Amino acid sequence: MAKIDEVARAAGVSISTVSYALSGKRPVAAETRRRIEAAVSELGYSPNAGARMLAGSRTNIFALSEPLRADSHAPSHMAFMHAMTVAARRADYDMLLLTDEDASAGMSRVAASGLVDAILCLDVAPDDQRVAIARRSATPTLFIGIPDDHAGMVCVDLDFEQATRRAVDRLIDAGHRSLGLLGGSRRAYQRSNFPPRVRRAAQERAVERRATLTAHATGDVVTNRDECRRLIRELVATGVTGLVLHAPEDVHQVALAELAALGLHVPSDVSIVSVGTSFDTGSLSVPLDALPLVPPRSCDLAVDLAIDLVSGRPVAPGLHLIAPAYLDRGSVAPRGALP
Amino acid sequence: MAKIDEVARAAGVSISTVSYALSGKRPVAAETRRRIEAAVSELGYSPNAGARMLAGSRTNIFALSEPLRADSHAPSHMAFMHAMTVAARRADYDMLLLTDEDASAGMSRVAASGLVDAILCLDVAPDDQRVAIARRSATPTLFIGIPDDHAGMVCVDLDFEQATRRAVDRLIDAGHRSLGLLGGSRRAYQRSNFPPRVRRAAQERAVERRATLTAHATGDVVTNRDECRRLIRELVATGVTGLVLHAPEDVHQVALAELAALGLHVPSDVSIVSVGTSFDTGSLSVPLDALPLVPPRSCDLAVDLAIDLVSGRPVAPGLHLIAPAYLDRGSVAPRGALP
DNA sequence: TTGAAAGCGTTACCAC
DNA sequence: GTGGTAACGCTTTCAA
Repeated sequence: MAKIDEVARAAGVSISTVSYALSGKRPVAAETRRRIEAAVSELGYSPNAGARMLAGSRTNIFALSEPLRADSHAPSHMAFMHAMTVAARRADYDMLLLTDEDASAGMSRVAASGLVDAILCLDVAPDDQRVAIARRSATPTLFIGIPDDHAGMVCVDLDFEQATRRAVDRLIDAGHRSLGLLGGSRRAYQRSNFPPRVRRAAQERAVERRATLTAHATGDVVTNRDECRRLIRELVATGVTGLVLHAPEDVHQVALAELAALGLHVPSDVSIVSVGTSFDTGSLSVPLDALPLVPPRSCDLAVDLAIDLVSGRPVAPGLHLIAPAYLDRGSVAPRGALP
Repeated sequence: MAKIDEVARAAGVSISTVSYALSGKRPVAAETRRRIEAAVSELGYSPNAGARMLAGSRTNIFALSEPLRADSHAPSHMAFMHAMTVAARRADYDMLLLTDEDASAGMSRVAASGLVDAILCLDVAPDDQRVAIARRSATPTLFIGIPDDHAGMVCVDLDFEQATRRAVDRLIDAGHRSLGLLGGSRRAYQRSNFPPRVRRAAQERAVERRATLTAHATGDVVTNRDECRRLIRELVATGVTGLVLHAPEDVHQVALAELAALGLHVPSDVSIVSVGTSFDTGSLSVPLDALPLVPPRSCDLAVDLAIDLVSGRPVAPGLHLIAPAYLDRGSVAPRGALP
């Protein structure tokens, strides 16, 4: 509740010196700074946020646009919201949450009122309506994910295509010629931007390398484990020995359980690579190789870019893709290897 | 980007009249108001948030403190964050997200800088350190959940005790004398405030009504389905015919699957009531009676109370409990009923 | 029913 | 290296 003039008086300096001492935007004598810092902690001074926003050029607040549809995969979305909030705090930014219809409408609102310095969009859909809003807005807006129409937009994402190609290559290099891809729910394919990217990349790479690849979406495993089991049996029956998984944790669990039930061993009977997953594939019943989607990596980059934009530094519009790391956990073996 | 004086000029009035027309804090002639509204939408005027915060007495921002521990149950937490954000928007409030260490430390920060009008605490632990912070802070703070030491604090929650008693009563009234309680993971019992409340209430009620009740925590079902299955078999083997569930969705699924595997029919062999769950127990393989935890109900109440506090209206410190509704889905039958 | 003007608490420019 | 002070854009009191 103490104000800057009280601090100034206590330290025996002017308010502008207090301001500069705290912002570091102007050199202040060591001794002066010491007295000011003493006064600050003595009085428990904390600059008023409203006054700062009004006088300064920044609010130090980002908006996080997260549609949070009722049926979206909570754990991954949570991981991203969390990572983004932590990344923002590291840069001394607070995070304002926009959900629901407000994830779109709220963008214009908080931008127009100057409440936030930039907007970060999660859960990006192929036909995301937020692109249109971002184009109209003067507030820097970043997408974590890639909308179909992203011309002129700044987008941050894992390089899913590269991750997928590396997964396919890894299996083919191990001698597997008949591959299967098990993706997430059908809804995810319509609503998220990356499942189709993974499928397309896998199919193209398989063609390039003259292997065969069968792609399947699973149902929602929560409500239908059997569908997932059936798909596994079907893939195995057609001779698939290399499996690419791009799906939530429960799909991985069911797939591994079904393979075990069929008496098939990983990796000697079936080799598996998990692509773009954001949970720990090392703690599954069989640890799986993975090219993971690591939320903090995307979020740190997004925050860095947002701050560049806010600071007026040039940022290339277009895709800012993160190179995937390959985590080897021994779930790929040469075709026909012994257990 | 238009400012209030431009609106005033365009409408041919003073800036104070524009302010009053928009806030409604003073009557404005219908015709004057019309011209102002026209100018507002013409110019796309939106009041500057910083200026408002500085000049006015409110920021129209709440903080949402959500520790978001890595292993917390994402879907429920998501549901609460979502419901709270929606409730706040209905009252024209934005939500600032505090997670991680910042869920505690950030409270003092945003309070001291006057960034928020009130703080709403989710994911409340029995020994929640945020209570101490709230006591020191002048910013109104509400808890959604009940810390052990909540003297002087405003807490909103489902009346878990009443819900549990009603569940136990329902089973006993149907003739079941040997009851089982299946709770969530052991970690939940240490970290959340309500699992112990449910267990205690169930045990006390069973004693009062001279029935027997065996309580079990399940392991984390994600990593250990078998433990959950074993508990069900154990309960059934000891003659339990009435089951109270207070656990995440996956525990419900595994429990129902195991009962089916044992050839037991719900409700004729085993009757079940689910307590304090926030997913739809009606869409399980067997629809279950429930006394649900409905996030929007808690959140709407919390926001209402927060606004009362911000407005200086008196709010009784202590527990603000929400009476549970009983959803009858036919999962309780008289003991010994035919299928 | 409306207007003028005094704050609100910083930041940052201009002097010294 | 430091101080004075004019913005920043709104809310609200006081006057008319």
